[in-house]
Amino acid sequence: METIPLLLEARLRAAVENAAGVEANVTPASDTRFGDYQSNIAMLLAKRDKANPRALAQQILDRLQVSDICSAVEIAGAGFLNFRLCKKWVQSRLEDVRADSQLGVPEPQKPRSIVIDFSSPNVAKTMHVGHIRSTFLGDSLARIATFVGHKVVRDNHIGDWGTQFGMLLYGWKNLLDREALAADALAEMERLYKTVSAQCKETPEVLESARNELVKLQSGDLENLSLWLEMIHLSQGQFDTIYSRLGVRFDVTYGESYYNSRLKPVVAELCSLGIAKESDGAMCVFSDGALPQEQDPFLIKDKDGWRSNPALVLKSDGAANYTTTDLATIQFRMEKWKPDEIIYVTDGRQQLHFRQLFAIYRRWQPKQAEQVRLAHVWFGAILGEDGKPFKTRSGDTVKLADLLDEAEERAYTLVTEKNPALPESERREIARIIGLGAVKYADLQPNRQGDYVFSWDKMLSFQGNTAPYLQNAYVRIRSIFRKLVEAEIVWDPGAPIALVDPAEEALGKKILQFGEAVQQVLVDHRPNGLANYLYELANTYHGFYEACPVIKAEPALRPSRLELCDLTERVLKTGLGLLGIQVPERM
RNA sequence: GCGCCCGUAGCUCAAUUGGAUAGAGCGUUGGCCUCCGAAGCCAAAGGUUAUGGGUUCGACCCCCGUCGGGCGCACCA
Repeated sequence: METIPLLLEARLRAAVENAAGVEANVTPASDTRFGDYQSNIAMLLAKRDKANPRALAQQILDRLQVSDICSAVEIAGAGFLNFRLCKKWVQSRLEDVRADSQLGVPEPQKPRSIVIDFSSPNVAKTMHVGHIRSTFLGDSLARIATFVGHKVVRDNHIGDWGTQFGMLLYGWKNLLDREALAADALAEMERLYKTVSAQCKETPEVLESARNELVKLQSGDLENLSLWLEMIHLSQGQFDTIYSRLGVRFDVTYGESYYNSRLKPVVAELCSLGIAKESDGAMCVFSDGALPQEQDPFLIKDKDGWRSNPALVLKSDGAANYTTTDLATIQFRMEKWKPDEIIYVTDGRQQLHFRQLFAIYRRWQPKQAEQVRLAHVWFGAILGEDGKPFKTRSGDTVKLADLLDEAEERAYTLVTEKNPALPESERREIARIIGLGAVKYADLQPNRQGDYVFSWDKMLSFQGNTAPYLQNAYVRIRSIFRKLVEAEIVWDPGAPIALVDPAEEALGKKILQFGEAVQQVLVDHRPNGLANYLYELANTYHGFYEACPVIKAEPALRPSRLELCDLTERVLKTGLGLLGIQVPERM
């Protein structure tokens, strides 16, 4: 489209700002009794100027120019401005959205470059439930940012370096079961790690040997390097399999080891700049006193007052740690992509680490730091129904592959129950889409901060605010279009949209909110806003479906209703796609 | 001890970031299929938003205190 249409909310906001002369706020109405949108600007101004809010509202109203969009604007309550949309405008706006491949999401004025660091599994370890939140959140944010028009780099910062490799190398050389490795490489490597880890606690000689293996690896020993590479290779195979199942992809997979050559220079620079200092044999970053004590990540309050809470950039054994790696990683990303934003998707336990990391970077590279938004997008834990971390009955961590298997199997049983006539292969495919969708949606629908309880029954009950409910709305629409052919009704796309029934009007207005819902996700990094919007859309559609027959509608009403169905279908499919969730044609 | 996060209906979660009568689903009760898929829709019941204060036209949201839960506090990431 040649002109960039402003979003509805933004247009109303601009009109209000124009009339009020200050920055204003317009939001969807909390209740349809109050109209469609509302602004509380008069009350805010009244507070600032100690004036009468209703009088101010009247002044704003007198200068407000929204007659093209609104049929009525009223002053209500303590001084709200309530907007009621003009039906004609909604209709023509829907026709614009229909012609827009972005479904009303405008191009950004300035596309941004965003690096998203998510998933980040460890080499030689099986992927488990602990990885799903980072993976789904990161993937969804990446999809949405891309859709909105930003340039996105998806970086899988895998854990391919660190002390665990000493133990793994020792185990590989002394305890490796070749057959087991061939059968299930990850399980065997995990067994090696667990065995050696236990032995290290019992036997000092084993601990010493493991340390030696690590030193040899770090100093470039060829044998250890080649074993290490083999472990990465084997792990990458597993990652690829899982990601392919999940429908998640990455642009780059620079592991931690990729930054090895940068670590020493980073530490040296921090030292020469006086940012890092020696303490107890380690190189540490202490507070520089620039921030108020309560906000300083390098200070901690004690019963005796404030004391240091430094971040280590070099351990006393001379090895770097993850703070160092992360600093080097920011440096590399700034050089390579000059991003406007770097998003880290990890669990909430790492909040202090990232506060320190970002603070060090700002001190180290003040100019560059001003050009990039560093965001730690954190999330809570997944709990079992007992309120404790989600585990199997035997107390083991739930493997991601097993979780997906079970989701598909449960979905298959339900699909077969509901629709036994469908061919086996189609039922399998439907079960895959529904099972995976249910897991993803259960993860993305709650507010990411805070824990949530994992429940198969609730997730796959297929009722309420679940993926299958949304998928079902889509399936019902598809069914109408299939029936259309049987009924020998020709759908001629592009008919004028006429909102006659209240259910049609409600659906039309809900469709117009898609753009805002998508954009908001990038403001607070919370895809659950989109999830909740899609639920409302599906719910509104179901209401429309009950109230307004399509195929059996009077011929005069049908074309517009078909347009509404088609638009809803596209928004649902696109919106779910932004959450990484597919839709089936039947279910 | 200190810090971060959480506490909303019996259960699982929302609440447009300070807006109007706090909303859904599950479960409970009662309706709607000779009618496009009932995996749906409509309705009822269920709340002192853990608790006590404060800020203001207005508070689940902001501030202070208390209680309960989770996590984190220099050589793991």
